[in-house]
Amino acid sequence: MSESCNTYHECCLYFTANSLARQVNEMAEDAFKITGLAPSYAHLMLLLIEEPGLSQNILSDRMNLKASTMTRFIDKLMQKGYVERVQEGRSVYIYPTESGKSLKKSINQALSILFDNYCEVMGKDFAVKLTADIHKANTILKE
Amino acid sequence: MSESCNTYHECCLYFTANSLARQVNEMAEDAFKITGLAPSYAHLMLLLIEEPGLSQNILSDRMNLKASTMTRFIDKLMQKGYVERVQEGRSVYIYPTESGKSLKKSINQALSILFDNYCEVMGKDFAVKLTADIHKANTILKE
DNA sequence: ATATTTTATTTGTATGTACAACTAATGTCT
DNA sequence: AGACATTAGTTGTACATACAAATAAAATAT
Repeated sequence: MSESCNTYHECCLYFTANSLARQVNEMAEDAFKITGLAPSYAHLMLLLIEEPGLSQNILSDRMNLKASTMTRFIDKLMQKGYVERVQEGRSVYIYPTESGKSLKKSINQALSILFDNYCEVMGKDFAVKLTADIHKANTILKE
Repeated sequence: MSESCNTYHECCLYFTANSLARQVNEMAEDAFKITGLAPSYAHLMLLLIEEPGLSQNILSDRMNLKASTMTRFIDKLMQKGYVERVQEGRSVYIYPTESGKSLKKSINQALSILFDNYCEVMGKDFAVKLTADIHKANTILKE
């Protein structure tokens, strides 16, 4: 443990990362209201619009979610008519529908709003650097 | 959005922070097995051992959890006999029991193991710096 | 070609967490 | 003091996510 911390709560990556996720979730839920989707579903849609035909397996890997969670996410996006499943052998490939693709604009807009919001509070430089570092950590942890 | 990102997925704080939280959760769940508690409960116990008698309200604020979530956390810790509630007026103050206090050692051990684990993968300097930055972001976002 | 193992997905179930509505206590204004 | 507003906590409900077991297809070994 780092010697420069008063309490474990500020120097444990588990505690701090979860806290941050919860706080940013709150902002994100707000910003993504205009899309009609929860932020994680919007994230998934964006992946699919960029690369149609990814398998569920790959999708869960990209988002660091378990396969079972991905099944449920896709179920819900199908219900809303935003994606379709194409089964080939044991794999299932996911494609956005036209109506799914049409979400792109509002999702990007929501991302922009969210970005502006947290930059306003934390300062842009710090926010961008922090995000890049967290991304780096994610990459490393994925082995 | 930062100009240096290929995709939104790596430059959106929401996406990256959630991903990180999920990955670190996995490591934490592992490390905290020796305590018999899920990491978030251990976190709470640690807060209570350090400062017995915090109100539920303050506890949820410290952990960035909603009051209703805190009610449920405390319910569970009471069932296990690790804390007790002392109601005074409309506030409820929480105290660790003897058996609760005795968890301190194994929780600290788990924290140590977890810290070593992620430092080994990410490098200690980077890990410590990242945690400090995330803590800073948390503080700022809490206004 | 059959048996075995591995891989992708699904389903049942459990837990973490939040929101909204509710209760009860306290504080404020007149 | 009585009416209204605020605050702390609880409860019902919903959703995100995970784990474990089940299914089914593909790959491998014999």
